[in-house]
Amino acid sequence: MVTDPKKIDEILNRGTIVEVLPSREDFRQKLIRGEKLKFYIGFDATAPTLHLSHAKNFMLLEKFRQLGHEVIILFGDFTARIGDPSDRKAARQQLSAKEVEANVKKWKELVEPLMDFKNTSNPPKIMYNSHWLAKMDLEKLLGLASHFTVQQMLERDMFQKRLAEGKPIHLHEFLYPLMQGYDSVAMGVDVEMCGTDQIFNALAGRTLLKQLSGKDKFVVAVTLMENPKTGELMSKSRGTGVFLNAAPADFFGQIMAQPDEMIPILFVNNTFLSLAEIKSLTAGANPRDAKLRLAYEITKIIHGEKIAQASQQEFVKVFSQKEKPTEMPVIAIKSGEWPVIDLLSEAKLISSKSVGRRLIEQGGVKIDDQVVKDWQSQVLIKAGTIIQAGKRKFVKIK
RNA sequence: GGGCAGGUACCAAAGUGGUCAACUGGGCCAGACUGUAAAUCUGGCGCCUUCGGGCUUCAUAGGUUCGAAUCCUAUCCUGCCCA
Repeated sequence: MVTDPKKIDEILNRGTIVEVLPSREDFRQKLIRGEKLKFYIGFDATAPTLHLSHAKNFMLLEKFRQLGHEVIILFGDFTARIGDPSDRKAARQQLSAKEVEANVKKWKELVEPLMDFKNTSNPPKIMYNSHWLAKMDLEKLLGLASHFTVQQMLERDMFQKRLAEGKPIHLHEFLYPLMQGYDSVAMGVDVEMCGTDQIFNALAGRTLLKQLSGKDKFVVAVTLMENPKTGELMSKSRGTGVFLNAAPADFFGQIMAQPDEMIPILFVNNTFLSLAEIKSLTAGANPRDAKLRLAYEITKIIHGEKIAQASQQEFVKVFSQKEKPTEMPVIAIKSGEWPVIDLLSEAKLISSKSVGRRLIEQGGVKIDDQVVKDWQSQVLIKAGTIIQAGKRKFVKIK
């Protein structure tokens, strides 16, 4: 067990952890005393993607693992099917068992670089809440439900909001906190890590754990990394996040596409640089350079140093110097005269001819650096011709 | 079970017989500019087209009308109130 207060405080005060319930200081003392704690964080595999906000949770969990604590990644394969009322104002669509299974599989790959799964003495554990929740019968469920009142459930801020807005609250959504809460009981954990939007659920678990097992647990609430200007979260549905499953070059680019105000937040949560280093990198510097470094650091964690370097060079080349990418997809298309629209369509650069027409009218299509102005025109292509649609899509003719 | 109000494009949300492929904001795409795929500004965002226009879309299914997202009927779904 690592009990160095300096190291512990560094984790606790970095900025990722927003709140510790019931008491931050008690939690800290326990860590310093070197008591081995059982941590867990749950993720509902509602989509086959993960973004940087998820990533930082795994990264934080890894830090506690490195201190010597037991850490569990709980895949909410069962709860994913119900839909957590927290993160949306309306009920989430329910998923099939099959969909969830596919999502979990994909997630395992994505999490791989963030935690040391090869560690032999104290590897992170993976669990699935279907193991206990799928078996739960009505009698047991009623037992759990009896620990809470309707009023307590309604206290939930999200429910209050929906009530005020006249939006539906489905009965099964009341069961969600019970199920998430029961996870704590089933695993007998000491600490639950969760996003600040999950505090209610986590506390429901604390109640259950106390009443059913006579045991207390800490709730470590972590930031959701919202944009300080707009309040926007990294989101799957809105396409505002940086997704781990993107190809390295795109991943790098997605970080560069983040608004400037996200730079310090991403540095703190998604890199291992010290706060002092981050400060010196971001203070007064050209935000572009800071962001470039940020993108490099994060890409390095996910894809390794070499790929990170290559991605950075490529980014500067293509977007700063407006040159063509080193590598682009090569496709086999017959040489000769083509109506541009058909060519774009054949090259799969557009999803419909209407889209292609618009793109050309807006001046977004170039063939060998020549802007195509007329969507009805014919173009001559041969082997080696480069077609560009917008600033990111390039294709070379074989 | 009864009464009332609703269900609109990726999301939110206007529109309540023709001028509606449908206001606006978010998101997304393109262009300009730049310090970056940031910010800002401009334009665009159903499909097809011989560029005249055609076709499909406003919960679902029918109907009225020259003409419907808008009116009528039935069905499904939601909220509020009453029981």
